[in-house]
Amino acid sequence: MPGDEKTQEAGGMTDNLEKKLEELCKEKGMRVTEQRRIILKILSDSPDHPNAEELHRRVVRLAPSISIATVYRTMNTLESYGLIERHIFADGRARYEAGGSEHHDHLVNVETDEIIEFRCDEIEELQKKIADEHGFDIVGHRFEIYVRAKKRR
Amino acid sequence: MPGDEKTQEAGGMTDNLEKKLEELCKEKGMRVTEQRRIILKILSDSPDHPNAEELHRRVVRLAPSISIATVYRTMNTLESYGLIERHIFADGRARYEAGGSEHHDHLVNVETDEIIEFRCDEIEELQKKIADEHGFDIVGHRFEIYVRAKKRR
DNA sequence: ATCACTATTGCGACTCACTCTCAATTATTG
DNA sequence: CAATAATTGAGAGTGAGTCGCAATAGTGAT
Repeated sequence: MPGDEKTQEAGGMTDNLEKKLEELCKEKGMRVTEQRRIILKILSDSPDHPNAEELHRRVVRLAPSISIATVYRTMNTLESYGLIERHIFADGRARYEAGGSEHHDHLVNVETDEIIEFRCDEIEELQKKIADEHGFDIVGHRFEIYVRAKKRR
Repeated sequence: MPGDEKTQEAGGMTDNLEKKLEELCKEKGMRVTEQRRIILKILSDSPDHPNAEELHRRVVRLAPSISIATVYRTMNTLESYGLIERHIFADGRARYEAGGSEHHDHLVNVETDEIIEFRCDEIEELQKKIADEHGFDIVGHRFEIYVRAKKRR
């Protein structure tokens, strides 16, 4: 089905990110290793926000010799160049998300551990206002709402 | 200066919290130990949000034999009964705050590590709305804005 | 294709914040 | 004051993540 640009299925974002990885590496004199390519691909195919262990579990299915240390290292370098995002929710462990999507915050379902992304421009605005009123510039923020399914009645 | 109820200086909240500690202990069959009293007093006299190590440092000045394990344990039990609050900001370590003050979120000055509390009812409302729209009840939230002093120009 | 160069990897040792175990201590109740 | 059991201090243990190092493998030049 050539020319069918609308498909967003498996591997959707991947090519895009793989290209970015290559650019980044060239630019920074880093190497495009199998490990980096695979780890980034698997992360970008993950619709959830896996932690290092879970990500490693998925990576190993495809390339058994990749160590978890490499997963950690890859997340660190790629995060520092903005290719992926790291979040730390209430359980204290880092979870990762392929970059590229527009900014959003998270609902965390405490019963299922599921993460739901949301975006609220009013809140973004209010933040800016608050920081501004206190004489600050914003360098970042963290916003999570911990929730559970509404009790029907 | 008897009758001068306005003074909010050293020990302001303390008597209040010490009473709560005693009530809590009686109610739960826990003991009102020197350690608990001192740790809670020192925390409630701390205008900042010390982590366990810093809190322990302050505690030890008054009672050198109190161990850091006891600080951790005390924070855990008191938090579980709502007498204090635990926050984990970007550095990943727990920081503590004596309870009793009304709900607020935090600005974190990334340059000085200073914590500034703020409260924004609009944001609280928006949160509820967001959770509601997704079919959830809120069980908690975390909201921090990381900032730095505005660059004057 | 081969080489030289050096970034990256896998491994296991290590760190750091925090928790647990356990014998000794001490608050509480009678 | 004695009996009871919660609490403590000390140090060992835990778990996520980092680090040092020898072996491996991208990369650009030949």
